[in-house]
Amino acid sequence: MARPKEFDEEQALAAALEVFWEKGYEAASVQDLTERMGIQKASLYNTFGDKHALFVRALSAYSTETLDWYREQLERPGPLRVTLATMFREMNEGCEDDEDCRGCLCVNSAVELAPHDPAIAALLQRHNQAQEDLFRRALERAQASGEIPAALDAVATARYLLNVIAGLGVARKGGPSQKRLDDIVRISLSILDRH
Amino acid sequence: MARPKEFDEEQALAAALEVFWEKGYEAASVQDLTERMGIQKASLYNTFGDKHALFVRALSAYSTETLDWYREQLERPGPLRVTLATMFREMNEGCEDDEDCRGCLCVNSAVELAPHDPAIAALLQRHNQAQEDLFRRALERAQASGEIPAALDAVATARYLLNVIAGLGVARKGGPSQKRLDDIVRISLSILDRH
DNA sequence: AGATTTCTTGACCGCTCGGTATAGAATCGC
DNA sequence: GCGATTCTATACCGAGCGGTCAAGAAATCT
Repeated sequence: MARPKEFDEEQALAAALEVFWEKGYEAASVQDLTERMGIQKASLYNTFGDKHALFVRALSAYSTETLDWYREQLERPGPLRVTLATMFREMNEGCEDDEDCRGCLCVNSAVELAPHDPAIAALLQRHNQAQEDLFRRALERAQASGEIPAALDAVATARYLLNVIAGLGVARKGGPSQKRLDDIVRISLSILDRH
Repeated sequence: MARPKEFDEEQALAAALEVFWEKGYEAASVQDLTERMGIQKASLYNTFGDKHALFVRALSAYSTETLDWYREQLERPGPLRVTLATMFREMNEGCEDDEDCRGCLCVNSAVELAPHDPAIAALLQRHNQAQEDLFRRALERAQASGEIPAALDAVATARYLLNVIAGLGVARKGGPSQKRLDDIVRISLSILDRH
């Protein structure tokens, strides 16, 4: 044992996540990162390896957090349609006046990095599969309870919902009107309504 | 008059578009661009101004081309549902084996640049409005012909369809299975089916 | 206390970035 | 042919990039 770190690794990672989320991977310079993390360059490299490794850790943390959030929401009792409407409303909240328009880090990373970065592509694929499973299971529960038609293809519908979310992630980057987002959510969820 | 250019400006612009489409704005270096455009650095700066101006021209050209394509497709006679299914299939074609996974340049640019680049954000907003209008008018025609319920909100549904397309643009970046894309399209279009 | 180990600090590295200046070649009007 | 003009080619620029290194400071161990 010797001299301990003067900074909280988790806290520094969270700060790095913020920077990557706001700027993207390429546009986030090591200087941007160290400033927001409150540490020196050498500490970053000693602790996290390099910029890419830091990004992988940040994206992994983001993936875990958001999956936890989705799980918590989707396993909440009550009609799935209400749950989904609430989730979507919460996701789109405060993005009109917000200056940053960060969107969803997974969407951002898929667009910026997935085609040329196998490690990121694999991470995102695992994330998508996990998210799809969460939605599929929620749909199957809603089918079992009779809320939603049993004829509906749960896997395909889960993928559909993920696609809606990805689209919203893009829409949020452009500072859209709240009405536009509400339109999208209303129509997207109407698929679960009657039949 | 004096010495004429040795290269075709439109052709060079098309080559630049390819590079931006594959790599994104930041990751496309001026060297990448000049190599693919087949011109020298000074020619690029003399002809197009700077990298950003070149990108604006490339993105504008892309916007025009794709809007023309959407218009051509949507004004084709026949049931709108068939037209949309054909469009979506064509969009997703050959993206599984393709190595590049370029997705949609508008989506890519919205994610990478819109929050921090007002010029690009404005350009994309105009593009989105134009695209929304095309879809809305097609929906209204389909409503007039009785193919689609008149009760349906044409504006909201147009926005919904644009959102589906944006989602697919993200999905295509990750080299998804064809089945996943087909699932998304099938469920997304089912909104126009019965009622 | 002293030796050891790890962290912090800040200077430093080579490289590539977007962008420019200069010189020479080519084409025009006359 | 000749001058004017505008192209191409290449060397070059300062700045910022990601990443490293050496030295000093601080904490733990015996």
